[in-house]
Amino acid sequence: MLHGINETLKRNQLSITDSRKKILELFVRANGALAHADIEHQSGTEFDRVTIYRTLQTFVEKGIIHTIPTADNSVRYALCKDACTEGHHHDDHVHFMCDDCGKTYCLDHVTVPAVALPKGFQATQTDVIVSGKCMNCA
Amino acid sequence: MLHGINETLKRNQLSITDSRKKILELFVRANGALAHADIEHQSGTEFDRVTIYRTLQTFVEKGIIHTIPTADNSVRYALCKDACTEGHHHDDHVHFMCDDCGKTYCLDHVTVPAVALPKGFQATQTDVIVSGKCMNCA
DNA sequence: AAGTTAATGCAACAATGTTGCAAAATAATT
DNA sequence: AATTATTTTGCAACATTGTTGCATTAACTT
Repeated sequence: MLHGINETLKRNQLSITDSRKKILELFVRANGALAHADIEHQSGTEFDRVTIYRTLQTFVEKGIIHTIPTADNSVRYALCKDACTEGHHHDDHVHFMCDDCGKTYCLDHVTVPAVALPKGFQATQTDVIVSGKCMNCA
Repeated sequence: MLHGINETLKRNQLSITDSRKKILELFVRANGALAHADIEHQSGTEFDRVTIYRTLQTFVEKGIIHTIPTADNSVRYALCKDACTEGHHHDDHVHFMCDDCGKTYCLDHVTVPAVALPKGFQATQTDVIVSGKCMNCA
């Protein structure tokens, strides 16, 4: 993250508000993924639940964060790389979920392998979720 | 599926009830994945919502069906292959979600490619979800 | 600083999932 | 085949998660 919080918001034509600043900061500080519940707890009673939902939605639309498909179908979000712009996500990296500590990592340097599909199937996106033990829990 | 509905239930030490027979039949007939809502609609008002939840849970525990990690974090289930037994799933196949018709396929013959993880990470399971257009929608 | 636009909080609602318990159905026993 | 024991079901109530409309408040514009 080369830019500061406010710069990121401005760059995406978003007005700078307390909730957006605080929530974006949580993502910058967390070096992993966050669930809605995490944000709700970490920000205390400061913001309304609805505000958090709407902020996350806005960030996803703007390409600031992306949702992570998880094996347990819980919804998690993580910061996008700078390559992501409005409506165009480029999250071609592998996601890792630790079975022990529950943390979710974006393995930015592990590229998604090509998958040979049967005839007639056309891929537009490939998500890879690996679960196991992370570097801290192994 | 070599065995009949009742045989599958017996083999897994489950008592044979109307709801289990009907729900398992839905899976055998559907050549794709089913969400809870699909089952609720297709079985009409025949069974209670809670019964469906519990039946799906039981089937997952017994290794009859498995949940599919989806890009949109909706919960879907599909029949396991015969290799799956209680507590031991072997779903090393790729899942495909069609953006057009919404259908989810288990691509049984497409094996999951190996992923080179960073030092310290140990994989126990790898899920691959490909989305795009299926053979009927391309 | 005043006017305009956008975001927030509140309330109400919808969908999804869980738990306890009595009634009913299934399986086991005699 | 009938009785008992065990499981499963349906109901009610509740918890969690997510959505929508609208008045209030805050942020941006000039």
